[in-house]
Amino acid sequence: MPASIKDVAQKAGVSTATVSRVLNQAGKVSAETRRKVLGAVASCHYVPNANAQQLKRSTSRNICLCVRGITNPFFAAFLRVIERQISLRGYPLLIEAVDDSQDELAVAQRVLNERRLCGLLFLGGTYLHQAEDFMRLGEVPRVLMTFNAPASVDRELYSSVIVADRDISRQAVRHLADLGHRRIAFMAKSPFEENTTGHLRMSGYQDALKDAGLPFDPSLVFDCEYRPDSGFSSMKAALTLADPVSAVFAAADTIAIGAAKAVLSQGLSIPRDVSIIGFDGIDMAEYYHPSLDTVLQPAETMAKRAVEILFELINGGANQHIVLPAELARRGSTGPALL
Amino acid sequence: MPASIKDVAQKAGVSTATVSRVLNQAGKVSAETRRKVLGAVASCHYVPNANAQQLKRSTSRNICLCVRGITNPFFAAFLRVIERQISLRGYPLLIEAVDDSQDELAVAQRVLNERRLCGLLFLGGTYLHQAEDFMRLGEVPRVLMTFNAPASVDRELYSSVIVADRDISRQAVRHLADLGHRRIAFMAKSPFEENTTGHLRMSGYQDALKDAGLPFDPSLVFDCEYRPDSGFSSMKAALTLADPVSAVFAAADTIAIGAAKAVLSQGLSIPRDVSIIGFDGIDMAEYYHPSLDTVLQPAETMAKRAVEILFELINGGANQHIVLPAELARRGSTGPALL
DNA sequence: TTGTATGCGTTATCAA
DNA sequence: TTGATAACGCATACAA
Repeated sequence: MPASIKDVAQKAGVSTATVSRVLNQAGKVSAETRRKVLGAVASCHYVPNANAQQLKRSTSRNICLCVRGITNPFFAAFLRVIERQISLRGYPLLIEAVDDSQDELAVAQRVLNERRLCGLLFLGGTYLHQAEDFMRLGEVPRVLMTFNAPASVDRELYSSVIVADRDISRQAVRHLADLGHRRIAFMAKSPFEENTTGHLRMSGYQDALKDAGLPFDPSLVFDCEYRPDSGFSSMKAALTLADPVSAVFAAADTIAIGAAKAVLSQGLSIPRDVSIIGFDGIDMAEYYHPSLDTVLQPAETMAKRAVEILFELINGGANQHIVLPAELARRGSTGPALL
Repeated sequence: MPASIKDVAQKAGVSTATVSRVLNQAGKVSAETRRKVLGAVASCHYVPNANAQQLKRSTSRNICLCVRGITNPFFAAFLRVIERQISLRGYPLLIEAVDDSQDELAVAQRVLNERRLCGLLFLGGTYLHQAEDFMRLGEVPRVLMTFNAPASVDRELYSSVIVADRDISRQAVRHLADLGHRRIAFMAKSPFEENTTGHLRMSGYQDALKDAGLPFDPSLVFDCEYRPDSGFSSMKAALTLADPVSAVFAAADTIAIGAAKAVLSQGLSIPRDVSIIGFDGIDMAEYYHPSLDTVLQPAETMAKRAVEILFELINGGANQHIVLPAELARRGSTGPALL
């Protein structure tokens, strides 16, 4: 049984109110009393019971990060930066993993009611939330990262930090088309489900095909998990088509790496036989051999910006919607199509 | 302001005690009353305030996972399995990232006092904790994964799930020596700091050198972070030594991948010019080209076993220390030394 | 400057 | 079967 404020008060020979005052640096306390209290705190190894504090306080300091796909390596950098930025500000961080079968806003609402949160961060999610879903969260500040809400939802209901997924995907695929590729595969998670990131990036892919006067062939679209094995098997299928592909745009580096392995293990060469572009910019894409071209998302900046916005909101600021620039990093995994 | 139990009681026309009884299925409640209460709960979107519950309850259901190195890709599988196994049992999981500068047991103790925990899991950590550090955690069940405590610490003070780091490292390096390699680099985090995993694996490396009659050359030991860039620069250095290495044993696949990239980007070949063995068994090692030999840790099994042990402990079981078999996965990144 | 007393939302004990 | 009420540990308004 850990020590309570009463134990400290007794040991210091003061009242619990005084102990509380010392610890919260509220009100005037004599130097002598402070010394006694701090001594007692130390000797008891006293740590305030957060449950009691938050029950009592009107304002909690809990921040919850809801992550859809916590094992996605791309999110590792976010996790690191967010954890650091939050704890730098002296707030505790609660990390909640959101399952494929769950709704991130529903998860958030449960956590919100369970522990009075002062802020919510979302990392990864779906675009299918309606205004009332957000309103149910009340006034608690919230920032969405790597996704946002449909245009129909009032922008005052949330903040967001994203990249222009559709536009940058279009640029990436245009690059492949410019190199002469005509059979370009697209790999993403749930590309045919509206309101997903995968669908958004496929729209960019379709835009670029249209720009280049290429037909959209649904059999070149592969529904993948964000894992190498999934990219691997999709690529194997893409290579054995009657009219095989000469290039791939993968909506995640994890998928791109699996696809690259499929190419290389068939004895084919990158980029001579197949060109590959990934998405995200995880370490492993750069250290792959050959290094993989990718759509570089500024993960650190996104995470940092999101936390900044969250604290501005906590301090009464207004909602913001940031679109950060993503960049097509050329590293040598794309080349001209063979004639 | 979310609804409280009082609001529910009022709406249902009963007392708060009755509401509590219905929700906790404790004591007898008439079907009619139950119906009314549940209706009121639903219409208020009532969720019990966890702070109040845990303040009042003698026994909390909170489990905390303390992770040293949360961005380590090897831990992703652990995170996924643990999250799932815990929530399957209806317990909430608190994830706490432990910084390089922090002590995991100190972090655990703070969290323990803040929120009454019923169990602690540790993923990644240092071997330098003393008995009193564990005793300070009181009776709360705890399970260490991928590390444990020095032999001097009473085994009744904790449970652990590990692989035989030293022994399997010895086998890996023996494999390289058997292939005729005489200049074998070793890369790990903090290899020269006692009580670290890196040091333990270096001991296995040294054992194997001794077995093979090879000298231990400290200039072949590289202190790395668990990141590809770190393996990359270490390997560059290793290749430019007066008497360069022909093989590497890296204590993490992330390091091995960086090392492999350094080899390949110099125009050298794996395994013809340099042999590489990694450690962990992350996806990316398998999907690298060439696929990298590695010491395969059974991450899913380790995580599952750890959670099982934790719940056995919660239900009054005794501490256990599991050493699971690790396996040297041969995939083609090692070959005979050139003459 | 310090202490007393109250209540946060919940569970559990005791009466009714 | 139900309701009134006392605690859990803490912060704070108010009194001293």
